[in-house]
Amino acid sequence: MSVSILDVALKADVSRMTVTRVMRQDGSVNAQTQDRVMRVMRQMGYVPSPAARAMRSKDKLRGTGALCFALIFGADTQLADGFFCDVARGAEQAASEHGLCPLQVHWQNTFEASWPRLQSVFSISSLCGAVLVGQFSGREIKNIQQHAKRVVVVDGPAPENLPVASVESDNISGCKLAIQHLLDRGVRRLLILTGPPDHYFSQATLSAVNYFRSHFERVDIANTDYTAQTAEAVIHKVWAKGRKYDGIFGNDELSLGALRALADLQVKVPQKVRVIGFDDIPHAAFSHPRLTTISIDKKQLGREAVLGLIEMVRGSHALEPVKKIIRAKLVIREST
Amino acid sequence: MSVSILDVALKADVSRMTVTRVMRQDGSVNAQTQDRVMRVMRQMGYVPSPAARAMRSKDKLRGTGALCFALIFGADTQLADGFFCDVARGAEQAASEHGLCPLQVHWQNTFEASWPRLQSVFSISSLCGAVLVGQFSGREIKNIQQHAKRVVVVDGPAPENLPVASVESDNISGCKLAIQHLLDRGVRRLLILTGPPDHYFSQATLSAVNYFRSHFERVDIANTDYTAQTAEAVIHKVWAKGRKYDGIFGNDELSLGALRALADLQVKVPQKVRVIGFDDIPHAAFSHPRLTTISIDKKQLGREAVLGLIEMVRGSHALEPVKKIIRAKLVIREST
DNA sequence: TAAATTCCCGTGAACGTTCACATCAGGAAA
DNA sequence: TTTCCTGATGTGAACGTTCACGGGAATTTA
Repeated sequence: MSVSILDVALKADVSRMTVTRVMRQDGSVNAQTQDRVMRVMRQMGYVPSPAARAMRSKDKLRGTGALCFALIFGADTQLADGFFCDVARGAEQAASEHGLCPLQVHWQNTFEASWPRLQSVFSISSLCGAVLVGQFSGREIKNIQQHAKRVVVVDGPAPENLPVASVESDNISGCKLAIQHLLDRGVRRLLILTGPPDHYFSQATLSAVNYFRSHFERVDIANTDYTAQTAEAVIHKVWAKGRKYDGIFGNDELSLGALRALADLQVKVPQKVRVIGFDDIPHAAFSHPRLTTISIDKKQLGREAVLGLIEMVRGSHALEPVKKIIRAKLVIREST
Repeated sequence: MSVSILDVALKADVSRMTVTRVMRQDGSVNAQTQDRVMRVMRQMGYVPSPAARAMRSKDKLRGTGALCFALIFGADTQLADGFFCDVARGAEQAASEHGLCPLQVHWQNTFEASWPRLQSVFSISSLCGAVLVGQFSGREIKNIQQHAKRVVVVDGPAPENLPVASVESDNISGCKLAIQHLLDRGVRRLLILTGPPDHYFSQATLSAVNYFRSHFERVDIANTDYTAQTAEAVIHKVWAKGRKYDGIFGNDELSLGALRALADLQVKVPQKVRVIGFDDIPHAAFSHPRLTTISIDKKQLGREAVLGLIEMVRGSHALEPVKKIIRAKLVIREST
């Protein structure tokens, strides 16, 4: 059926090992032989069997460079909102520059629902590692780690007792930046739009808020499911109640929903209410008014994660989990 | 190091084959033995080696039920714009309902740049098929088909001489719907925002336009790279030239950019210019004004593709390429 | 009671590689 | 000449499975 290394060897009148060495390109083969073998390989359409290769060479991971890792998205990642798309893009780009190949897998709602699918991916081949995007529990990470030895967490909390590397955006500083900016603009009655209470970004937001709490007349928190729709509804409800705020802070998706609601309510932004987002997703630049926001280099986030993974593969320092921080910066547009 | 099937067999006092059979769950093993082996497997933390498995069992693709296929995104897919995210979601959902597992791979700019990465994925295991999202050339499809026997094309042109199934949105009808709607609203000077000239959606747009051309005073076409940014620039440029239109049609991403530019130019939408999009991406509902658009059920697109693939796997009718069409419908909001 | 059937289970071989080691020619150093 | 090295290639074994058999005990059928 398919042509094996032995077929090539026979036809090229050398041993299997020589063919292997030719593929390895380490210059230990006579140039003339090299050429001949190469020609035969091409002519016969030889394709190395990754399975056999994986089995024998275990962790050496050179060979074809067919080095795959899983890019696993957490249940909290609303891929459609643009943030995680960019993270994925960054990761893919970095991976492809280094000859790695990412396999994307998306978490379903629960661990139980997702695990079988992950198992499938794991069972397909021994991956060289996994990049976890978003929030995962210690248990989840531990389970994943059993199959993909090397694990990097991006944009989510990395349990301290586990040997995982992590890349985080500097959420707390970023939130502080946002709130400070609102403060500078004279905001005193602040509405915070946040995600579910147990979400790590919600918590980052809260701790930033607490830092400034005393400067505000009032600060209210509204939990959402991170959709623009919910944010829109929240604003309508809150305004109907007669609560008036002069500043709103939430991630871009939520802020965009808020902006839309405020337009319906004929509330002038930024004159009456100032709105600031977080993430700097692509659409934030095209809203009306354009959204002031905290910009995170999402591609960098993905890129650094993959780079971290590669480091772990290259060197064998599995014991020294690195933590990288991506800085956040303020982008002033029209909504403040 | 790692525990093999033999270790389990020894400890459970059975043969390797029995362990294999236990994993296969085909009821050919005595219940008592089954339990014992299971217990030992768990206790020893046995994980089957996918490599060895892949090598030996080649194409039988039962075993764990780890049935994977590749979800390949074309170079034309701006994942970040929300359209293809939803397609992916739909595909994933359908896949997971049927015990399949999608591996996402994203095309780089060129075939040459992407091929090695695809090779990696293919080489990792024999996939049961591939879903191609977006526009691929015949050559590309043919190459892919060599590795993933079953191929379904979604939202892109399916070469007629190739045995591929396809799922398309009804682009031409959809575009006609949009243009008819503009016509109904009294538009007579139309600006079309479209993608690259050789893109299949651009072409669908054009053929719809031609159908109605005689009804308009003027119709101009502007090619873009499908980014809101470019659309924004185009509008500014066109308006600066003094060309005035009373209707604009392009996909949502482009329309959103146009909307933003018109706001800058203080052109009232829909009073002065009516804007209609295509796709109904999530953000289209939150723009100001909210974007009237042609809605495509993107999840359905992905779902049908996977369903088609499953059909091809179940039945063996590789010779009867099915073509499904997803209907488009008009969603009237505020921009017209 | 013999023969046939059914239910379980085991054995050896093979899959396509790579690893560790062996071989072997030819030239340099002693 | 002998010894030692170096560069180029070959050999047998092993990796962890699964497949195609084969076989024995228990049960049914003739």
